[in-house]
Amino acid sequence: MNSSSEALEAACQALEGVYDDVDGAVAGLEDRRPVDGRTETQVTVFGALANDHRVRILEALRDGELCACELQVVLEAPQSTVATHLRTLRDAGLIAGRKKGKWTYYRITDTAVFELLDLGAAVDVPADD
Amino acid sequence: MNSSSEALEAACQALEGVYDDVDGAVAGLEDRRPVDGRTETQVTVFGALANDHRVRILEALRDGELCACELQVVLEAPQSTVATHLRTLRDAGLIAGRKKGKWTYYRITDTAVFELLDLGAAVDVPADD
DNA sequence: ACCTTATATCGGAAGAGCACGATATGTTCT
DNA sequence: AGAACATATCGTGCTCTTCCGATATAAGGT
Repeated sequence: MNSSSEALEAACQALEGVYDDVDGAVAGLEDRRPVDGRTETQVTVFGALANDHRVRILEALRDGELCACELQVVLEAPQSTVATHLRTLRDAGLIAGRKKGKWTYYRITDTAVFELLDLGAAVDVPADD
Repeated sequence: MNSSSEALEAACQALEGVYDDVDGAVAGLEDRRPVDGRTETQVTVFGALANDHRVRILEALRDGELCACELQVVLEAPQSTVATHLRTLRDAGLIAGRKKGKWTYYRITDTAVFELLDLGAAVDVPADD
């Protein structure tokens, strides 16, 4: 954000047509900004969820843990691809790995993940036309 | 997915160490694949949520509708940038626009959006170390 | 110790997403 | 009609993501 003050200037000017008290209005709008850290967490989590392969991994883990090679079968994707996605999901805190011999079993860390998946699936996305 | 059959082959081979009945196991794993369309919706929705500016727009709209120029003030971003993000959110079905004179007022379409934001913020993202 | 197997990381090419100035569209006021 | 203004779209440069073969790491079996 390099030209922020410039952009803010222009936007504040636009507000004159909407409000009587521009200064007070800007203060009110500033209160709509989220507390620091919250947005970063949200972007990390939603970013981890914003991929075909990764959503399918999570959906597959709904019914219980699976090892990486089983997820390979579910996704029909190369081993390195699956491993990379598992890393992304783990970094976001959505799954955890349990090492058992040669195999690593992955599981969902929190039931909130199921809720996220269901809410995301329930949104009515308009057809593009 | 061009090398899917090849990748599947390799993965199935790996399953021999995990299961007695590999064929049956593969069938069970295939049942873990989501119904068609569901994943696409989820990726669209989570993709729309996976951006700093867009999350902040949604958080700002929590307390009621705002017009584009007000969101410019909240984000401290140029007009074209804000407009582009509003388009993305609208295409994902997360917000709707109401035109009133020169201004377009945006609002959250569904309370599910609040739940998504809250769940996403509540995830415990591990520190990278 | 060596080989096999499961998983993780690396590297680089292709693609997707983003920022934002410039421009277009649509609305109101005179 | 024309000026002023809010918003939308276009075009371009840049960054981030994704894919996946190659390679590294780690565990077991022989």
